[in-house]
Amino acid sequence: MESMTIGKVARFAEVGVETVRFYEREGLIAEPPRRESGYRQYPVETVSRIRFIKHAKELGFTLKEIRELLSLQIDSEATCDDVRKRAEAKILDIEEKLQALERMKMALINLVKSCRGRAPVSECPILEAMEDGNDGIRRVDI
Amino acid sequence: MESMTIGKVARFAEVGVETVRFYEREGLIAEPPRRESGYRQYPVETVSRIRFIKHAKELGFTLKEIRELLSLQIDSEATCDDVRKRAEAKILDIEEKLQALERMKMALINLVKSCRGRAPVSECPILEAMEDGNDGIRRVDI
DNA sequence: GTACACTCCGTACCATACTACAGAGTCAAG
DNA sequence: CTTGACTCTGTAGTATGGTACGGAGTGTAC
Repeated sequence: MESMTIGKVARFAEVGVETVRFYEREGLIAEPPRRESGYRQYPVETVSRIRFIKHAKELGFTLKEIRELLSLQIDSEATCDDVRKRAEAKILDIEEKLQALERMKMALINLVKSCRGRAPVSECPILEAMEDGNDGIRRVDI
Repeated sequence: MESMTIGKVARFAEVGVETVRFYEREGLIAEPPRRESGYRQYPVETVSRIRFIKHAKELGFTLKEIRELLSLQIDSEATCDDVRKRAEAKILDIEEKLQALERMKMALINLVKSCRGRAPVSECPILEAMEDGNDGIRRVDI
């Protein structure tokens, strides 16, 4: 068995059947071959593709961005150079996200620490911790 | 000058005026004091609060989750212990996101590398790289 | 050979997170 | 003391990313 029905793909990828069709319409997964009856026949790889989409969404990527990520491959339409450039741009995006997440994590760790020490905690500690190095702007003049 | 109009807050936080009001309605920022005219008077901290909301959204947090993050503070309603527990849970969420992002970054770095070496590149390299350790499920049986 | 779960397509509906008015009042620079 | 930018409330509309039918055909296990 090399192929799966839409229902199986959906169950394994932990999404609804409608979502699979939706992703097809949106160009996130390829239109699969069909049986004579019209039933879609998916290759097993579709499951990991949909899982990837799910994860990327949880990381704040839009479907448009995910489409771009998934299209980072060399084919008749894209040269090596082109793909490399696009991949490098995505790496920068990801590094920004990583840094913001790290800051958020540190803020929470500090919060937990000060909570354990029963030290007085400021009004909104997570916010204050995030402020150091938020986006290079330190001060706001009215 | 310790306070700002809604327009200034919006400009500094790089969102629309309507968005500031929307966040107020949604309980993400406090209802500010008003002038006699009814004009809102925001403390400067509101700007970083809104910036935080923006960043957290870009990291895939929903407004509901962001509300929870911002409420991680000790006050009359929340004990130290309670806050610590919630913060620890959020740290785990964040670590999952960090790991997924790291995997995605590595996949892209490998893609760039293989592109530079002019080596043959697989159909969808980012996907393949992400598959090692996606969510503990390695194999799909049909 | 018939239940019953599954699939098809199309359309409509939903939640989230804004965004854009309308109509009226306010502020401040010249 | 006016003019133009700003603010107010309320309501309506939009984009994204699904989710849920309805009505009809298909697959398969007993």
